[in-house]
Amino acid sequence: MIKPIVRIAPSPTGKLHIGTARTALFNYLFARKNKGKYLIRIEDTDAKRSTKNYEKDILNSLKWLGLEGDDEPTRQMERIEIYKKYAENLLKEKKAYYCFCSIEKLEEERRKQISKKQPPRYSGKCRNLSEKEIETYQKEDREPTIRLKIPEDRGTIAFNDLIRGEIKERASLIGDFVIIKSDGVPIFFFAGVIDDHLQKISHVIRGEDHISNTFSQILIYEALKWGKKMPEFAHLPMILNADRSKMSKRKGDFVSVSEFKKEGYLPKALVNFIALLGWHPRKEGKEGKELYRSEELISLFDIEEVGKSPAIFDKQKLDYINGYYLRKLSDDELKSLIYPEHLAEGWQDKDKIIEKAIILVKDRMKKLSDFSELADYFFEKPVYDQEILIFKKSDKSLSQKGLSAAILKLKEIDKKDWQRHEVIQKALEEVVKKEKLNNGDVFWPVRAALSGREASPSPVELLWALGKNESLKRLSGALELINK
RNA sequence: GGCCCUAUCGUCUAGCGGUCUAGGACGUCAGCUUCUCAAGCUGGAAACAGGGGUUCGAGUCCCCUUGGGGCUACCA
Repeated sequence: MIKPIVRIAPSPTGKLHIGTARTALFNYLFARKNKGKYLIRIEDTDAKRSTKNYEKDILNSLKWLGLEGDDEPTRQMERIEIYKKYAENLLKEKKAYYCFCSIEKLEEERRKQISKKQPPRYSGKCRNLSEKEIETYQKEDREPTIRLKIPEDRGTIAFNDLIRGEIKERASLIGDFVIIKSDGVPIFFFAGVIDDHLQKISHVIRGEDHISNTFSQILIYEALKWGKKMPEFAHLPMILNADRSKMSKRKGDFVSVSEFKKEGYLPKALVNFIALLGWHPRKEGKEGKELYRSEELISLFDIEEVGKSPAIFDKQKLDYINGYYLRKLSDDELKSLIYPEHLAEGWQDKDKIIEKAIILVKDRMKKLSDFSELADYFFEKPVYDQEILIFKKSDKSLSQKGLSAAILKLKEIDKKDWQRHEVIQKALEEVVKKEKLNNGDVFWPVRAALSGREASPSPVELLWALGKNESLKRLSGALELINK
């Protein structure tokens, strides 16, 4: 394959959507795999909804995911004159025409067609306006749109989709469509054709929602006499919500990359996960976890292996992958990601408590934001009921006995030895033996006293993390509570 | 409604006519470990939407039905 040039063309009318991120990733993977080029183009021709903030979010998010473009991003609004020039040429060649129909009129026309069960399509009313009519309309200050004239004898439009094979549609189903809006701004797929051609884009890899636009775009290529030099097309399956609807923000689900970032997902986890939505490496062995780093993704990727049917976004699998990469992080790396964004207000990193907390909580985290919930008792004294101190498989008196004996024993341990797990472990074991108790009668109440929870790391680990003073303070508090 | 795309476990998918008593991953269940939870390890349950063809032979090819998705704007 000659070196391909691909592009991701987000429109800044919202934050970077996870679906757009996936399209970007596939473009990126395709370019890297084939030693080609990957570009970013901001399609900001929707003047009403586009904002600079969204553009910033999109660019930052792409960067965060490691999907920066090989050149500086281009913006369509900065290239308006170029598109206009091409539209004017089309006008001159009578392949396009001014349309003075008002939005209201068009709306009415459409309603009528629908009520008659006809496909809504532009009637072609302004198709054969005389010079004179055009002049009078212009004098009335009516701003026209420019529409492309669909050749009547075009027959069936077909193209070969890299993922789906041949796709076709009858040209007669398409009405003369607007290429330049009345404010002089091109419609995105007109600008897109020109940009793709000028940037020598070789492969257009985009979402399935653009399949029907492709037919219109082919008509534009042909009108511009670029019909022989069209790029290859590949349409990716959609990403769906759990209820099979198009993935969008609702029910508190988040869909933008920056929200996933905020929630504490790692870029490599997100990339790993979205790569597997609609694609799976064929060559990879039958066994093994589906954990791929970016480099593996590049070497494995093949556009023809992309699936055709929509994929549901399964957050549980994302959580699994994220947890895996979180565990692979070094303690220092994890700390720099958690501190200070994911600490609750007022929490301080005193006595290196956060470092110890991280070590103990690491295996239990799915995402960075889990930390505050999992580790709160390291930073503040837990509040709990007496009940929690009693070992379920035993009773209150034995738990009391175990707890008080443990306190006495632990007091004897030297502060220096407190850092050694095996010393603390042995001490607790000795208590069990000496008092003729079960492990649970000692370990459970000590652990519960320190964490205030039914589920937590082991008592030995908690003792170590909290230190002698704080541990003993919590333990004697617990003893008071259980003696009540 | 019209047009286009699509259909294997709950989910993501492997399968590109015989090797499929359908494989993997997440989830789920059970067990191991164990004071609890998590992690880890071991094992189990779980799917070819339905109906017609083609063929010696169909999850794999064709058609229909049904389901799902997309598009149907002076949004992208």
